[in-house]
This record gives sequence, structure tokens and C-alpha cells, in this order.
Amino acid sequence: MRQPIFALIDCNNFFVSCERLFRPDLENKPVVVMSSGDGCVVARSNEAKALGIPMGAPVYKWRQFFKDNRVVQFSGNFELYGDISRRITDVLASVTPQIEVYSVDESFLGLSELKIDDYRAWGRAVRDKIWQWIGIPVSVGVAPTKTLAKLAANHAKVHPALNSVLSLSPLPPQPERQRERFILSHSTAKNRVRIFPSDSVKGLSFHAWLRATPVQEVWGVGWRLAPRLQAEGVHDALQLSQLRPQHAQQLMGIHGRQLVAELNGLSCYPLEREGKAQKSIARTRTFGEDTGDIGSLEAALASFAAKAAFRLRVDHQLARRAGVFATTNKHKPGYQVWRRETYFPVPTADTGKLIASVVDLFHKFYNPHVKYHRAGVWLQDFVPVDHLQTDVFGSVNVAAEGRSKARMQTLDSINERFGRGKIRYAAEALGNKWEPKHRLRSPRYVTRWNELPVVHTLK
DNA sequence: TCTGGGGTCCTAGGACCC
DNA sequence: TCTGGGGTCCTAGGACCC
Repeated sequence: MRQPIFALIDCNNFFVSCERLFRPDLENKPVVVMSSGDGCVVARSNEAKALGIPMGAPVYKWRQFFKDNRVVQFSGNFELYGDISRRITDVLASVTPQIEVYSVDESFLGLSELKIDDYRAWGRAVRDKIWQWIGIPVSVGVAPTKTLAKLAANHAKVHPALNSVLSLSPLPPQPERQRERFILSHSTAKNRVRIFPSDSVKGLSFHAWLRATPVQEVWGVGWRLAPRLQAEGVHDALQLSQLRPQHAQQLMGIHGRQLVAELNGLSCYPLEREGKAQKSIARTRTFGEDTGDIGSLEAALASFAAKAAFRLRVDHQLARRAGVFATTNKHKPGYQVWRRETYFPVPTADTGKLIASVVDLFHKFYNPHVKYHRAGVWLQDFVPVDHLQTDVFGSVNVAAEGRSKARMQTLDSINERFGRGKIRYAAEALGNKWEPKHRLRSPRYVTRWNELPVVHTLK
């Protein structure tokens, strides 16, 4: 079998870059995009990062700072970002069918089948194509494992001399590793230089790149594991790669063992090409305002159920299990969570049935004196539509199931033709106090007819 | 006034069965 | 009724990702 080789294509500051597509005047200015309900910062331009605004910054604490520093704010326009994301996926799929869409702004490509002599030149060509056709800047990392490709892309993003592309292969020969290990054991772990000022980065060895990667920036090491590793004297990716596999497993579980192998160039995570079926679907929101209003709460849950059911039908799946939860504000004393779930003997993707079920479940714990802050609906235990089996008593009502299917198809096709939400269940419209605010949302330029950008010409 | 949303996987512990 | 081990299933919680 051929040695695997991966590329990670990672969009730079993706949400901000999408906003700038239609607002070129925002180039070189600090820009942030906020989460649903304008609660916290979920994307920052380089200029905003340079101002010290952290990921996840609570907006209410930073409002004055944004004003003082002329930071441009956007409410998340996730419809827009999803559309741009699909366009990028289309471009990448034209490069190779060996593609795994990892998230809205990242894709892995499998390169072992392609005949590539120079990975840097190849990476630059892909970067240029996406820039030219879509207008989004990307970084490219190439390496024999996904973990190393991620690491390479992260460096490609922050060192201008790399021109957004870093290839980390092939691996250096064994003797060098031994030498570096010796040197490492005599160096101080802290205060190691990470940011290289000049073109010298191009000549750095594989091991130098690992050494320049703080352990908490390694894919798979989060905020809980990082301090544990540091306590063991593991401060960077090179040291992590030199842990004994058994020790890594003790510290991080089975995942740690694979992580160490991946850092050593041994691929453990294959490309997941097929659009693997999801195992659960959830739709949850923090409300626009805390509320105990039963109409609004039922409307929220009905709306979540409708959205989740639609997603289920797009995936050609049926759910055996549905659940609902609601919470108070977790930042206030007396935080509480309620949850209930139910099981369907005959799995379903019928919006009406799901709405009825979740509203029913909600009433089992609803208390009119509670101000609810957040709620959600989830679906689980899926079976493919064409595998609908009868329940143990064979009591599937074939005619009723047929009518349900036809009803949903009609609903979906009308909404597809005339715009989403054109037809909905009355339960979704009983109140709107739950709806999150998005005062600063840009137009949905490419997904809504009435929000198309207007071009003025000078005569 | 006040901190997002949507996922996956692993592990530990309890219930239950043979 | 007791003893012990092993297997399975379920749930809750923890950890990670973007």
C-alpha cells in the first residue's frame, strides 16, 4: 500500500473572510463575528487578534473596547457561511475526489493517488485557485498524517514567509531524532522561541516545527489535557511525540497513543470520505430573553423539532428516540437543567409527530414560575428510511406511514420552491420571545432573493 | 441588559444475566 | 443462598473538535 499523505485546507478567519467578500472596505480593519444572539466572539480578523480579543470573548464585556478601537461587529450570518463553504468544497472536489469535509472551514484531501512532485507548488496552486474562484484566503498543510497536516497548516497561517503553505515530509532519519532528544533533555522547556522573524522559517527541519508547536496547539490536546501534559514536562509537540506510547495512553486514554504515533508520521486517522451518517441531530438555542411564557416555549421547541426533522429527512433517516431539555441561566445562581426523552416503536421523521412528542415531554417538567434561558431538542437512534421495519407487534400502519411521508415531501418541496419556512406548523408561531437577536447581521447575499446585493453604476 | 451551537468518542459504573 | 468471573447494555460525565 502506498504511504498515505494528507493535505489540510484551512480557511483563514473564515467567517470574517466571508463578510469581507461583500465588504472589501473592511480589508485591513479589525472585524469580529459573533455567535447566535450576539453572545460571544466566534471569529476574528488578524487585526482583531492583534488587538488581543480572545476567541469566545463575551461581547457584553468588550463592547466599550470595540467602540474605542473601531472594531466592526457582525452577528453570525451562518446561511452565508454555509453557502460559501459549499462553493469551496466544490473547488476542492474538482482537485481530487479524495476529500473529507471536516468542518465548515476545513477539508482534508488524500494525496497519495495524485502524482505530485512538489507539494509546496501544489499547495500554492490550490490556494490560488480558491482565492481566484471564491475569494477566500486559505492555508495549506501537507504531511503523512492528519495531525501533522493540521500542525503544518497552523504554521502556514501565521508565518508570512511560508506563503500560506507548509509541507512536513518526509520524516528525518532516525539518528537525528536521537540527537534532538538529547539536546531537548538539556534545554529549558519554557521561554522557547516560537515566532521566527524572517525567511529563515523555510529552512526549518521537521523537528524544529514540532518544537515550535506548544503542546496545547496540537490537534486533540485541549484545555484539560494541556496542563496535565505540562506537569509531566511535555511542553511542545516534539516532546509529546517522544512520550512512550504506554505513558501517553495513561495520560490521555487510547487517543493519546494514536496521537503520539501520528506525530511520528504513522497514520492512525484515515480519510473519512463517505458522508457517514450522523448519529444524532440537535437544535438548541439560548433565547433572546429569558422566558416562562408557555406559548413562546412551545414555539421554540416546535421550531427546533421542525428543523431537526427536516435535517433528518435530508439525510434519509428516521429517528427512534427524541428528547428535549431546558435550562436556566448557568451564569446565575440556582442553575438547573431538565431533560426528558421518549422512544418511538415506529421510527419517524414526521415533523408533526415530533413536535407533538417534544411539547408533550416539555409539559412533564414545565413550571410557569421558571424563567428559561436555553432549550433544545435532539434526535437519536437512526435507521435509514428504506429499512423501516415493523415494531415487534407488526402494528405499523402502512397507510398512515405513507400519508406521513407524502405530507413531509409536500412540505419540503413547497419550502424548497418558495423559501424556507414558507409553510410551517402553527405550533411554531405561538410566540417569539425566544428568538435570538441578530441586530448586526449582514444580508444573506447569496441565499435570499430579497437580500441580493445591489450594484449601482455611475452614468 | 449580560458568556454559542453542533457534533463525536471514550470511560466508568451500575444493572442484569449466565 | 453464596461465590466469582465475564459479558452486555445503558447512562452519565468527561474530553475533544470546529
